[in-house]
Amino acid sequence: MNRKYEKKPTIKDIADKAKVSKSTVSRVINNSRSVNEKKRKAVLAAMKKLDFRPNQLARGLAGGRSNTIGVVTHDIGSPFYDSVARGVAIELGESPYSPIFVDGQWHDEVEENAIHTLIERRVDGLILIGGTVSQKKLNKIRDEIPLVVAGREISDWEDSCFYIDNFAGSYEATKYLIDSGHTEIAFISGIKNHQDAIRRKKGYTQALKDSGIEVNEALMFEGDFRAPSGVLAAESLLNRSTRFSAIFASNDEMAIGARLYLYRRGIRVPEDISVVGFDDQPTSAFVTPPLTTVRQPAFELGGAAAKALVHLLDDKPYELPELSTKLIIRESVARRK
Amino acid sequence: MNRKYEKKPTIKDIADKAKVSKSTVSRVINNSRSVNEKKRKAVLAAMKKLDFRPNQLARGLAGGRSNTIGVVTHDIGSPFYDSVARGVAIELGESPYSPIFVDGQWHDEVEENAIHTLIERRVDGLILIGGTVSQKKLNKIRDEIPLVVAGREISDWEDSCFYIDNFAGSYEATKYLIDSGHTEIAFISGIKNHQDAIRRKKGYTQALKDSGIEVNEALMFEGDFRAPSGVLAAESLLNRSTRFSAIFASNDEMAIGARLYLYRRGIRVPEDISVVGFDDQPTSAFVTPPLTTVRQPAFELGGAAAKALVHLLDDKPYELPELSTKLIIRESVARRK
DNA sequence: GATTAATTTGGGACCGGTTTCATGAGTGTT
DNA sequence: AACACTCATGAAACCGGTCCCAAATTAATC
Repeated sequence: MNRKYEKKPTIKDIADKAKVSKSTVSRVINNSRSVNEKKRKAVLAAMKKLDFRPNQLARGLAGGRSNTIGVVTHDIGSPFYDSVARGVAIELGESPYSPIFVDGQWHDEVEENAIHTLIERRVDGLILIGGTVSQKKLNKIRDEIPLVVAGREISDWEDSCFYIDNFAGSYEATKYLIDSGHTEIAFISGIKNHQDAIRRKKGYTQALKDSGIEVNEALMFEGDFRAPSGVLAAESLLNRSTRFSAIFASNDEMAIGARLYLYRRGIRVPEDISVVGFDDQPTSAFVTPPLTTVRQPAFELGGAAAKALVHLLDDKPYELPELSTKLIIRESVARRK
Repeated sequence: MNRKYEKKPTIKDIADKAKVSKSTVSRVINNSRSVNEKKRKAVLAAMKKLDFRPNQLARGLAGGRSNTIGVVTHDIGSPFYDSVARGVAIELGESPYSPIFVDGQWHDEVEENAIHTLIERRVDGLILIGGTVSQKKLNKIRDEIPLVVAGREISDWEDSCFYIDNFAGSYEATKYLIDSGHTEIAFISGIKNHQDAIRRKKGYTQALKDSGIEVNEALMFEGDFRAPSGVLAAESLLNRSTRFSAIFASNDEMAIGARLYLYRRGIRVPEDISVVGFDDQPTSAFVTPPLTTVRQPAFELGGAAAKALVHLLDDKPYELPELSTKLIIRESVARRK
C-alpha cells in the first residue's frame, strides 16, 4: 500500500530549463506584460513539458493572498442552505477563488471554531450562510477579514448582508389564502428564536389583521422546520376544537409533514384543507398535490453574496440584485366557497 | 467601504514577547516535547495575549503538508451526492484536515480542472465522489497524490474505492415486488451510460429472470434520474398497450415524478399501482404514500471514504465497514391478489 | 554618435513557518 | 575531576513562490 509520489517541479526547475531567472518565470505565470516573446515561449514550453503547477501555498504566503474564500454553512443537507451554498460554489467557480466549506452545525461554538480555522488558513474573505454567532462577535470578525453574510439580516450592514424578505413572502402567502376565501388559517411556525421564523409569523399575523381577521393562538403550532414536526403540528391542530380550512407552514418540509398526517386521516388536500409552504424546495413541485409555496431565491442569494465578496476583495463596486420572494401557485390550495 | 485589517501576529512576535527563539515557539505549537516548562508557559501566555493563530499557508509550505483534503463533488444539490459529501465533511471535522470542496458538475473537463486546482493547492489527499473521469486518468492521478473514490466502482482499487452494491439493492427491491404478487413490473432506468444505472437495471432483470418472469422491453423506460423524467416515464408506460401493476424507479426522484403522473390520472398508489424507488432520500418518508425504497448508506459511505483517506495519510491500517443497501418498506406497495 | 529614457531581466530579500545542526548546560560514570 | 552522554535551545537553511531594486539592454531624442 505504500506508494511513492513524484515530487513536483518548482519554479526553479522551470527557470533552469528555460534558461531564465525565477523572476521571469513568475512574470510569465502572472501575465505581467513586459517579457520577451521568445523567453515567454520558452517558459511556457518548459512548463508544459514538466507539467508544472504553481504551488498555491507558496503563492499565498508570498503574495499575501490565498485566493480562497471560506464558507461557513450549516447543516449541509437542509434544502434551503444547500441551495445557498450551491449558489456560492457556482459563482465562485467563475472567479479565481476556491471555496473552503466548513460546517457550523448550528452551534455557536462550532461555528466560531470554523471561522477561526478559516482565518488560520488565511482565506481572503469569509461568507457566512445563516448562522447563530452573535452580532457583536461578527463585528469583531469583520475587523479582521472581509465578511459577507447570506440569509441573515444584520443591522447596519447593508452592503454585506444578503437576506430575503421573509415577512413579505409570508404576508403574500397568507393574503393569497384569504383571497381564496379562507378565514380560519392554521399556522405552523418555526423554531421560536429563529429570526426567519419570527418574521414569517409576523407576516402571517399582519396579513390576518389587515384583512380584519382575528389572530387566534389556538390555530398556531410551533414546529422546528423539519418534516416530523409538521406531522405533529397537524395532529395537534386537528385535535383542537377550533376548525380551520387551511394550513400555512413556515417551510415546505413541515407542510409536507402536515400533508402526510392529513393523508393518514383521510382528509383531502386541497378539497378539505388547503396547504401552503415556504421555500419551494425542489421536491415540492412533485409531491401530491404539487405544493403551493413561497419561493426563496436561495441559489441566487448565494450567488449574490459570493459575487459581492469577490467584488469587495477586488475593490470594485457592486450593486445588489433584486432578490424577492415569489408565491408559486400550484395545486394545494382550493377556493373556499 | 475601504477598511483596514490588522496585520496578524507571527511566530516572530511571539518569540520576542516570550523572549525565546522562533524554534522554541514552533516546538510549543507542535508539542514537540523537550521544552522547559517555564518557557512553554511564557510562550503560551504570549500566544493567548496576542491572539496568535499560526499561518497555515506557511505551515503547509514549510512542512510539506497542508492539512487539507480536496473533495470533488457533483451537482451539489442532488440528495445522494449531498449526503455523501456531508458524510465526508462531518468525518473530516473530527480530523486535523479541512476539506476543500469543488464541484465537478458532471463534466469531464470541469472535473479534471477541479482536480488540478486542488493539486495546486497542495491538498494532502483527494476524495472523488462519483465522477466521470476515465479510469486511466484516475490511475495517473493516483500516482501524484493519495486518492480515494466514493460512490463509484473502479476495478483493482479495492482499498480506495467505496461504493454500494447497486445490483443487490435493486435485486432485493424487485424480489420484494415479485413476492408481493406482482409479475408485470415496469422499470424506469437511469442515464444509459451511468454505472449505477446499469447495475440497477441488471438487478431488476436478474430478479425477474430468477423468478421465471420474462423481461419485457415494453415495460422499460429510460429516465435521467430527475423527477420530470419520472413523470414522462409514467405517461409513456401508461400509454403503451402492455399493462403492469407496479413501477420500480431507479431513484426516488423519478419514483416521485411517476407517482405525480399517476395522481394526475387518478390512479391510486398503491391500490392500483405500486411504486418503489431507490435512494431513500429524506423526503421519501413523507410523501403520500410514504415511499418504499432502497436505502443507500450515503452518509456512511462518505464518512468511510474520508476515514479511509485520513488513515491512509497517517499510514495507519483501516478496515472497511459494512456498507450495504437496505430495503425500506413503507406504504407504496400493495400485495397483489 | 552620444545621451537619455524606457523596457527587460536577474539577484536577492521576504512571506511565516519547520527542521537540521551545533552549541552549551546539566547529569552520570569511573 | 575528567569524560561521555542527554537534553534543551538558538542560529540558520529551507519550503516555493512574489516583488522591489538595480543592472543591462534596447529604443528614442537631439
